[in-house]
Amino acid sequence: MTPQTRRQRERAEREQLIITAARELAEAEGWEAVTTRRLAERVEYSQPVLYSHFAGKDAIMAAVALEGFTELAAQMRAAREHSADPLAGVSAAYIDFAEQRPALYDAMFSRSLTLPFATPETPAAMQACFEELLHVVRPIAATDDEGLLAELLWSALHGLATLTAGGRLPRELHDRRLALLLARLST
Amino acid sequence: MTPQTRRQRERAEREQLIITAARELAEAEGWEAVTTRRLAERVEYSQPVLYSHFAGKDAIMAAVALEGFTELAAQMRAAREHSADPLAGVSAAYIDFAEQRPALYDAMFSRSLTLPFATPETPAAMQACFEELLHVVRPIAATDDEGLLAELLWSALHGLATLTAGGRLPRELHDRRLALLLARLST
DNA sequence: CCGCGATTCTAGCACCGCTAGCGTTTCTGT
DNA sequence: ACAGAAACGCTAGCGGTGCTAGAATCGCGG
Repeated sequence: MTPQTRRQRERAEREQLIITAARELAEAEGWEAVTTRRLAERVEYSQPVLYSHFAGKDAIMAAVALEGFTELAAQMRAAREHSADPLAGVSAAYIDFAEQRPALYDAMFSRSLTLPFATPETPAAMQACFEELLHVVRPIAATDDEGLLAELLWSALHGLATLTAGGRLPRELHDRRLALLLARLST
Repeated sequence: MTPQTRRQRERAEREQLIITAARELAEAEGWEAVTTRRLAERVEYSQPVLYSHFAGKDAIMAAVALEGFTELAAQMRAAREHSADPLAGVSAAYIDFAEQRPALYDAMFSRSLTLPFATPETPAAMQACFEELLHVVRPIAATDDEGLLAELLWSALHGLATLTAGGRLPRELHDRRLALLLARLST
């Protein structure tokens, strides 16, 4: 173990420390409370070290968002494999994720529009999320394009999640809305 | 015409001037470019004048958003009255609005979460938007709850609009996605 | 053990939303 | 017509933001 490899490892650990701290801070107090100063204080380094790991605050949020996609993909996959009705299970898993980790969901879809979507260099975790939707939509696609239907389901789920999170839709009827969506979508 | 009424009128005009300037600036360069300094410079007053009209920047954005709801309601209503297929017409009008005025749509639904939704004191323009959805969804409601179905349509449209605006969905297939949504929803 | 390169910190830039306090202008009552 | 009062808009400044230049420190290789 040469000193260089040790330093590289420590660097990677510190980078993960920054990501985790940003995420915890955002989940606890929202993204507007995540400032570079508070973040630096939390990881017990000075501000400029953040910039030796990330190009800026946006890049930190993108890194947090990427973690979010990994977890979302895992939860969707688990739901698909353990549900009698995979479509309903995966949809509910998506909604639950958005509801239980609003700041994380926010980073993934509202903040930091720098992550590339629907291109070859789209990170694997993001592709995995979409593949779960594709899987689950296949049985109801009939003659329609699967990809299009998956995008549609995604849009509807995203709309439900964001409008509810923003207080635009009363939370009480959340389950009934989701049930109605699935009923209509699977004609 | 007493001096007071003249001053009141001038005040109202200046308030509208601020709202319009904020809107134009946001539509031209995005909300992150709308700072109180730039806004003050644009209306040719000093910063503190803004605060004699609005409680803060959020309140200015809320005022812009309210204008947006008025226009959206008008466009949806026009589409409903002049379309052979009101459901498709209103949906397309909604999507077009979001696409052609992204900053305005942003203010209405993503920024400024201070506007009250789904409560008695919800501004008339916002209620009018929802009523248009209600109207148009009625023929396809069957035994389902109309309100719920309207909320669902709204969610799907909102999801499509925001994911497309954020570069998450390729714009080319926009029309086909919308057509698929309406086909599935109206069974 | 020393010198050099990598690394980290201090200090500061330009900007943000917002506000205290003063000077000016405008209205009001005599 | 004029003095006092009140409304008004300005300058200047506060504490905060993301980000960076340059100094200082640390740790490695010879």
